[in-house]
Amino acid sequence: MNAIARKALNLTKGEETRALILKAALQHASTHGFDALTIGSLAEKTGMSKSGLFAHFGSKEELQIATLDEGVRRFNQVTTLPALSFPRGLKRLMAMCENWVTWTTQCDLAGCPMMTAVTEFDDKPGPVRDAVVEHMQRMQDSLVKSIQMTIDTGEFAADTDPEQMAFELFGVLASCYRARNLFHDEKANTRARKAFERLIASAMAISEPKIVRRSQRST
Amino acid sequence: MNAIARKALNLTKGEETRALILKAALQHASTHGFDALTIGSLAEKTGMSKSGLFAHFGSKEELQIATLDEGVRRFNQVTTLPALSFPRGLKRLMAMCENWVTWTTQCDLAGCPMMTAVTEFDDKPGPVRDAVVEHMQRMQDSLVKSIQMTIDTGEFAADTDPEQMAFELFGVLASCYRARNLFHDEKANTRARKAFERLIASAMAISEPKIVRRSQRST
DNA sequence: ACAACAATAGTACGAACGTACTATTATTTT
DNA sequence: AAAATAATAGTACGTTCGTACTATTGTTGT
Repeated sequence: MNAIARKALNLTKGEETRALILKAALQHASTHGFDALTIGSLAEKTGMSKSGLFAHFGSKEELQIATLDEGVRRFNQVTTLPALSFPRGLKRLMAMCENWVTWTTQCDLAGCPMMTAVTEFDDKPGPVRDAVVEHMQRMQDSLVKSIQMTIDTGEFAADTDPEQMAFELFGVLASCYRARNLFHDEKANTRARKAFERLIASAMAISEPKIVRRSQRST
Repeated sequence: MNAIARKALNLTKGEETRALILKAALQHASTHGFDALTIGSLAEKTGMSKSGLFAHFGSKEELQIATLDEGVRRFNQVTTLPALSFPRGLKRLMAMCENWVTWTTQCDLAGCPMMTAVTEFDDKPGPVRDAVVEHMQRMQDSLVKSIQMTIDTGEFAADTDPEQMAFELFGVLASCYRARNLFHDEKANTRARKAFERLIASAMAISEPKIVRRSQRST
């Protein structure tokens, strides 16, 4: 990118390079994990020198946190943001679920970087773990809020437990990623969608109730 | 352990040490991951020399695989095996679900080593990944079989999709572990149990159907 | 008890790691 | 255009890594 184009985006040279590094870093972390995010491998991947790259972050931990932040930014960009164009309530919630399933593919990532970070840092105290917890907490809160909205619109039954539902929705996603990445299961996305639907349907208020006819009831 | 006691267990000195190493290794891997399973840290933890410990495995990969195997062995010992004492069908399936929730605590592990291994190796080709895939496939097959049995006994509806259900059960477990390890959420186990129950209830045949009375139906 | 062998320790090696510190280019401002 | 500053490269250091290779100690079968 030349200086003119950069100026048009209000970017200094440093900021531009940083963005390029983080793009490579996110891709690397999403496949090999945040621990494998070494200065050396990343320098080679970006064609920079170790020290030149290092200067942008000052420490490996800062690099990891910056990469995580970038992952969250991208995630919100392709999942949360587009979902906001749907009316609050069921429609929006369903849009979010669908976006979750496809987001890594959209961003050309091998796995979900946040999910990786969670298992990698859940027992490793320090600033990176703190960042992971904060991000995940925020995401969960936003999800709980979306569910609460769906209760408020009357689409979900009033006695729906938003946190319990968030818990289960997250589980579906985790299972989806595992099936995709470990087993290369092509049905993973379909399975996830079906699970989301079932979960949502079971929380729906009154409409479309599960009725069992007498004829089916006795053996 | 003295030589006499060892003989009673049909163990050579080497086998005994190996078992002790693997116990420490499993604990270490369950907290810090399989990549952090370094020869040096493990030697220090067991009070052995690096080379003395190394000789038992011949390579780091072999150590990782052996540790994974040990994890699976322990897992089966405290989840699958006890569940077999229940009659095949719903009772046994429910016992397995319950054992999943508590097994890491029972074995004094911080996290689930297999779950860790899955995210750590899902994009890292090699013998360790192969071992992970094989183990997880076997576990899933056994779970699918348990669900199929519950269909065969007539406790689950005939149109239940065993693989879909296994997919969703696994998700619940993943969510449980995350809530526990990342958020230290005390309600994690309760949430998991509730999710299991809901999942199982929704697959149940005829008995305990969800009936919606007319009086509730109209607003 | 002693030979044969298994188990553990000692030492050494090249590679890669994170991160100082300094030097050299680009870029921006004056 | 020159001066000032930002960005990148170069070099070096102490650690830790996995893994050879050899030496020593402990265990076991005869």
